[in-house]
Amino acid sequence: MFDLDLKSRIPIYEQLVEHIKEMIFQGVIQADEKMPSVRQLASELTINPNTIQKAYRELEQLGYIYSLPGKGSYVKEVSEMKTEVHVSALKEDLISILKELLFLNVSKDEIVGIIDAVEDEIEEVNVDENRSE
Amino acid sequence: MFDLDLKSRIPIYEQLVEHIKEMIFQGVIQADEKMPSVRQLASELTINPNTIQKAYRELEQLGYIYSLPGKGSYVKEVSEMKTEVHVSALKEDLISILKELLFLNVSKDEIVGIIDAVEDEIEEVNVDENRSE
DNA sequence: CATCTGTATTAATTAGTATAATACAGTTAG
DNA sequence: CTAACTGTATTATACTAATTAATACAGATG
Repeated sequence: MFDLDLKSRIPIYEQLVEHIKEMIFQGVIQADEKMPSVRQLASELTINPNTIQKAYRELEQLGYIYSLPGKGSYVKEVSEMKTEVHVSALKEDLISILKELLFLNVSKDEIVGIIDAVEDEIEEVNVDENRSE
Repeated sequence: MFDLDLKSRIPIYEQLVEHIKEMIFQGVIQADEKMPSVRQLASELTINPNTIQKAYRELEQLGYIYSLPGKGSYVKEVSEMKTEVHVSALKEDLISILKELLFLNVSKDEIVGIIDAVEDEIEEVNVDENRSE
């Protein structure tokens, strides 16, 4: 489920944060769903619980999950997420990637094609969700 | 010229790499133009020459510049850059950012608008270049 | 009550970053 | 030719961040 690179220059807890964010965006984990416990995920991935906790703490600070001591950690509703900060930071990242792609002669049409593909992928997931309900 | 954050979690040499890449993409530094020498830039930024050298070495490995021992470091021609690897890596980054933006309910239209804006910005730089020739 | 949950703390290890001080060889202008 | 510039390499040191390890405490739950 998780493919972590222990030798990467990117810290494990950051890889976890990115991976879990992806799962939320993809709908793999849904709002108010209970996430694996710190110790459980730690033993699954044979990683120290402190590292998992650090990732969860960051996800909570970022506003993607919330934790109830004694109970567990849960995914937040999109409507409850503070999106403004994320969105503006993401736009900055987007712009610098676009600059580089256009500099390397990737056409606008091709980029728009990628947007369409990603949009379609998300659509499909939503359709699957509706089917299973 | 360079606005470095010495306290950032991102290493100085990585900030330098990103900054110089940006300057190349923007046309601020052009193909075959001589870059500031390792020692000169180090004293300008009051940073250790080794750190500058590390940034230059990475830029060279990435294929953005080339160095001639005894002469200096120069920006490569776009046509000489190995673009394939960069482009596919950039597309991966682009996709994960798009997933997040769409998840946070940013519309496709708005994203396309950003592409247009970046494209226009690059156009303007090119016009300026033609004027000054 | 036993066992799960999140959370916190302290210590030790390791790896990466940055500085410092040199050194060597190629280039070039005076 | 020489002085002053270039890139490049090496070694040692200091510092910081990441990770593991070993505990501990308090809330939730069957």
